Amino acid sequence: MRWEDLGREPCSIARALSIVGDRWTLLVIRDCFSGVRRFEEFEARLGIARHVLAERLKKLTDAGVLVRVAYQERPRREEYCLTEKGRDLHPVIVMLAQWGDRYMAGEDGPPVERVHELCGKVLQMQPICSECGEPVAARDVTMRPGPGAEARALPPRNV
Amino acid sequence: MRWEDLGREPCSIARALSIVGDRWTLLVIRDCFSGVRRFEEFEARLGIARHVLAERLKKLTDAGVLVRVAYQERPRREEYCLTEKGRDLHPVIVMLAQWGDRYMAGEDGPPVERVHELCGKVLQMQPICSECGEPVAARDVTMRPGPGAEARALPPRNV
DNA sequence: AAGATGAGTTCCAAAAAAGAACCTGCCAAG
DNA sequence: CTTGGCAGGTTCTTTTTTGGAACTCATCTT
Repeated sequence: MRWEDLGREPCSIARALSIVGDRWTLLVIRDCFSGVRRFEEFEARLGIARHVLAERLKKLTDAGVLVRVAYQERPRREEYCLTEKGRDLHPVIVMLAQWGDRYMAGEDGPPVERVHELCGKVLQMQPICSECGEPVAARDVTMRPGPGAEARALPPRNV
Repeated sequence: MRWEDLGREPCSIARALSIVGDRWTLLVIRDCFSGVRRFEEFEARLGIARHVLAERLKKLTDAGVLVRVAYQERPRREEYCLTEKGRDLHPVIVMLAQWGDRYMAGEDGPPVERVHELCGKVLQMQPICSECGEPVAARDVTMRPGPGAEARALPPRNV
């Protein structure tokens, strides 16, 4: 399969990854959540080749994850800000960070702590079911065709 | 920066992405959560080139995300199963799926529904703070150097 | 007039992916 | 004892994508 076809798969994960699933995009979004907005700063923090960065920012802007906002005229300069669609990736980023904290940190612990300002504690984000309020374990989740399932889509199998 | 250097960055997100952050890996893991275990079935469901699949399965096995488990001797055949480390990626996958459900589904709705068997309802996974029990919004999360921060690491900035 | 700045483009070499063909160890049928 | 099949790879060639560096362009600053 070609990468471009991924967005047409009958799977929300594949469709999501068709936007954020390549080598650099989630790192760009991570930096957005850290307040990075400008081309040069993305470049400096990521160490990414400039034309790859330009292409990723364009793709994210076209996808509605980022918007370009002018911060000066003459010469016109624009910065890249997360939209609501982009901010909704926050749980994905934090879950990934927590996985990295658990499995990829050195002996001293994770290099960065996230603080939940509402309670002032170090954040441990927990996935709970909004219906029953219980923590969600992988073995309790099964899948079935949803309303947008096409006839040609194979029924997904469970774990 | 080279991709291989990513795992040494002082950032859990970068380190996590050094394992799962390329074009195919999260799709392989998605299929693991759907019960796929064998080379040929990954190939059939993903439409991935065989040598790319072989390389990804090896990388995930080396990283401890998958284990090879023999299911027959003579000829020896092995299948790939998620370890605990791999199963702990479940929240990442589901959060990504929900984002895709919200933003990438067609008019009819998402192609797949996940059901929480504990309560029998369609799963809406919600990220809550395990300290205070409140839903976590991006704007309430700030960052600061953690115990494993190295001197050379720049202090991360907040949103 | 001579830099400096921010945000890109362009060019080339090197690395990674797509697609197809080939290999291996074993079993089963003719 | 040869033929075919199967699971699970590996090899080969062509196309895409990166990495890295240099160049452009419109505007400030000195």
